[in-house]
Amino acid sequence: MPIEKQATALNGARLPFAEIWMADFEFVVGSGEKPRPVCMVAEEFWSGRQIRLWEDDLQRLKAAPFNTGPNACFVAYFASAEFGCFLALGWPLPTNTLDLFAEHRVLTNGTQFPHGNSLLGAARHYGIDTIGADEKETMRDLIMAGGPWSEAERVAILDYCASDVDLLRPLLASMAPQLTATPQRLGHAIWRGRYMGAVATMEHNGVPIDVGALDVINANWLDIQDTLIVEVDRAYGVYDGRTFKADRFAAYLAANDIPWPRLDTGRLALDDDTFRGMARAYPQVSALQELRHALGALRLNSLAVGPDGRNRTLLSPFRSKTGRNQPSNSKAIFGTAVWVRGLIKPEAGTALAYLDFASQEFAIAACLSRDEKMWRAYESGDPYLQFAKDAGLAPPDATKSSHEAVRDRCKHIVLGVQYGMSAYGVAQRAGILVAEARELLQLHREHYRAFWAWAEQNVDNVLAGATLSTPMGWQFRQGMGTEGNPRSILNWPMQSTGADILRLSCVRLMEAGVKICAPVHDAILIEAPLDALDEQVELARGIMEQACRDLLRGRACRVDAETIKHPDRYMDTKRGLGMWNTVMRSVGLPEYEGGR
DNA sequence: TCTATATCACCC
DNA sequence: AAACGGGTGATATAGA
Repeated sequence: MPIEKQATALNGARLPFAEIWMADFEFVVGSGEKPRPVCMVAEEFWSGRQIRLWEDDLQRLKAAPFNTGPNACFVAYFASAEFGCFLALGWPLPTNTLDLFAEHRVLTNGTQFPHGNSLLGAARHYGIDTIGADEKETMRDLIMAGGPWSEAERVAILDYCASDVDLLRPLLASMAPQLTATPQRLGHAIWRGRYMGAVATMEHNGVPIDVGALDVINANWLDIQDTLIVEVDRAYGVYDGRTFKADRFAAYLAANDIPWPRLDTGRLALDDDTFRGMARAYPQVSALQELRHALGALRLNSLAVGPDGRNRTLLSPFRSKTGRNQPSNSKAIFGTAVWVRGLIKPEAGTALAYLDFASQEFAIAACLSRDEKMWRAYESGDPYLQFAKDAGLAPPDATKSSHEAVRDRCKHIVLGVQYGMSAYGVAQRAGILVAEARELLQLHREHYRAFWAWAEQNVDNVLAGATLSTPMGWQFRQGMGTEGNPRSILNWPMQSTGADILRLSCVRLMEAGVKICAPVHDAILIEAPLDALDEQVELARGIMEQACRDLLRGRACRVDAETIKHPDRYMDTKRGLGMWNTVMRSVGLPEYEGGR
């Protein structure tokens, strides 16, 4: 197509692709399952050539029936859904992808607008005519019912599928000028598109689960709770079945002359911290505290596990304002309480590796702010202790064990700083006086001056209307008329750049053939045959460190690796072991021992 | 009795 | 005046 005609079709923009294929799938998906493609409509942007295929036609193809090579671009809205269908069909993923959902999120991140982030919402945002949401819902219901569909219904479903593709054309045209504003801008968009492929790959692979143990726990769930409650509540009488009653607890407190802290609303403060504190002064409530704590951690109702024993769930990429994934906490194994991860268990002949970036946000802060002293603290391997030394609170030869108390206070300061914590907040958290917290924060400011100058400049800039951007082009701008939270703004570059690093890592791991199972914000779970584990871990570690170097001016975060070999299970021995064993005891399964 | 809101717990 | 960033979700209580 001649350049001038192309420019007209794209509102003055140019896209450097010979073919642009816009596509949408309809599919059926059950909890924890891979999607089952029902139909696909694809249309080429320049020629208008359209392909409509039904389920059985799709199954017969070994690859997408259109150009997915380097001179073509695939366009979709929330492409991980389309790629989930590609993978279910065994099709290779396209080389280039523009995901208009991801781009819509970038372009509107931080600003409030009324239409939401759905395809229809984005279309309305650009003034494009759409079908009604009701009509869409009716069709979704018809599809999700799973068929069989009459001939007329098939036609209706294909028409509906085509109507979404029809929206992609004007949407692409509306967004194209911004997407192509600079070559770099388009490059970042294509990277986000590649990440949607990695997302689909992780959703496809899933996390292997010990289904036997899960079934036993689920079957005994209510019994476990009842047993725990009945035993303990005998002395209190504050439970009504499985429900803790605040008024009954108030009566108990009155009868026992215990003064209890209240919230501003006048209600009793019932959080775990308050309970712990009060249990120290009034030991008779400590059993109740332990019970409430245990019940709070007992949550694994709706883990999404497919018939093949893999935990699969929508990762919801680019959902948070820092660009992080935001999967459902109840469906995803990494969203549940830590002890539940004991259910993660590699299949026979395989192993898993949990690779995480050590103190990633601290490292990012040091690199982006060019604070050399802060970077040296990171490189020391123990930033908390090094801050103590830098600030003159510990001698140069201090160690983690020789100066545990001061290191612990400094840890709270260092972590709190990244969230914009006040002296009051740090004091609460670290259990020290506000005056001491204030002093420690001041020392942090004095010793990491470059970091503070950078961080405060960011906050000032955003409040003055500027846009923040990560190395890979994720953006944030404070919406007009909305009030910015300075702590949020302060933290944004660190968390968002962490999300960049994760995305870059996932894409390169996928493309290097590493089997990625799940992203966990600053960590990635991978799977490998037992005999290839060590090699795959080193390959992955190298890729993750390189992702840091590429985004952090040549500097790498350390990557810690923990491996789990069949028949062992995953276990967080620090945070999850106690509860895991409590549950195992109450359902009559063996407790955790040496990996099993 | 049903729904909305507040509170709390969990994750990184 | 509040006092920790980004989130999801369950549950108890208040309110219609």
